[in-house]
Amino acid sequence: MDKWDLQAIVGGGSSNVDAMENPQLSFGPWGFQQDEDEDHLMSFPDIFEMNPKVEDELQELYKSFYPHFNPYSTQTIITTSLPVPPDVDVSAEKPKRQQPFSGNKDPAKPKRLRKNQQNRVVQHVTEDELPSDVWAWRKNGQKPIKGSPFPRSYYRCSSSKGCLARKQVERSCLDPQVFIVTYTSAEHCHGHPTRRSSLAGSTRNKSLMAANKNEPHAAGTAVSQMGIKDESVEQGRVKLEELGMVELDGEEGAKILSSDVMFSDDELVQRLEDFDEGVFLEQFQDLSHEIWCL
DNA sequence: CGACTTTGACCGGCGC
DNA sequence: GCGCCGGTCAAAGTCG
Repeated sequence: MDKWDLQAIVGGGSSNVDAMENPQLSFGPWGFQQDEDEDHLMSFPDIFEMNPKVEDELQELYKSFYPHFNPYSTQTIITTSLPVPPDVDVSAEKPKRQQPFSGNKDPAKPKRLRKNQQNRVVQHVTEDELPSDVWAWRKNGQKPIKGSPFPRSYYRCSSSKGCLARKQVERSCLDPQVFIVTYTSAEHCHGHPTRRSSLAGSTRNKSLMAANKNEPHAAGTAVSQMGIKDESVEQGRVKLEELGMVELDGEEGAKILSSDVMFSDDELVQRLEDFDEGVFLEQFQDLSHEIWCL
């Protein structure tokens, strides 16, 4: 089994061949985004929800292929919206707030910052990148901001009850296409959300959820659409059974033990036969190199 | 029914 | 001290 097979097993997928002809696809350990209008994402969190007990084994498998793989890393394939991105402006403060407050007569003394302003990370993202934040956020407020035609939204992390991580999102008044995302207060005290329900909310991608609903076989069919060889599929089937993710049914059949991913092995074989592996590799060679090297 | 968004009230920092 | 402003809270409504 190689990394492609592993990706086919744990990764999500598109549900139609058209997606394979779209070089704008992105996919990898964290998921697979089909396209703008009908994106479908399968990720480690999704897999974990299907069958939590495979989490450790799958992580180990991934680590064997990708030494730098970290399932709880803020880096994802899909998103460029990172809680703590490397090129952040950590000194972002409004000029007004940077002035020493009136009570402080000694300029040598550092200004006392507002609550939760000691640790701020500011990031500018586009609208497309906005919903791809890997953390689960719950909106808990919105306020009109003086001087800006756009309100500021306040979110808190909903992945864990005790997590104090917060973020603010506001549209840039200079460029309405750009959103200013400010992460404040605290680091997340947990890994990435592992329940799909907790991925809902402020970052809920309704089209994604709709896609899941409309394409319950998407993840399964991905196995056949990602260009893996028959023997690799068989190895993957065996591995999936070992991990408790599928139930092999006789010599030919297999079903994924998941509430929303069910497909027959016959379908898998048929799709494998229909799939032109050469086209896939030709189209995604460069992209896949970039992804796998993350 | 649980998890989410909305929205107005409340609180505290800051400028005048 | 007062009022403005930004940030947070929580009740009510919405959604799946």
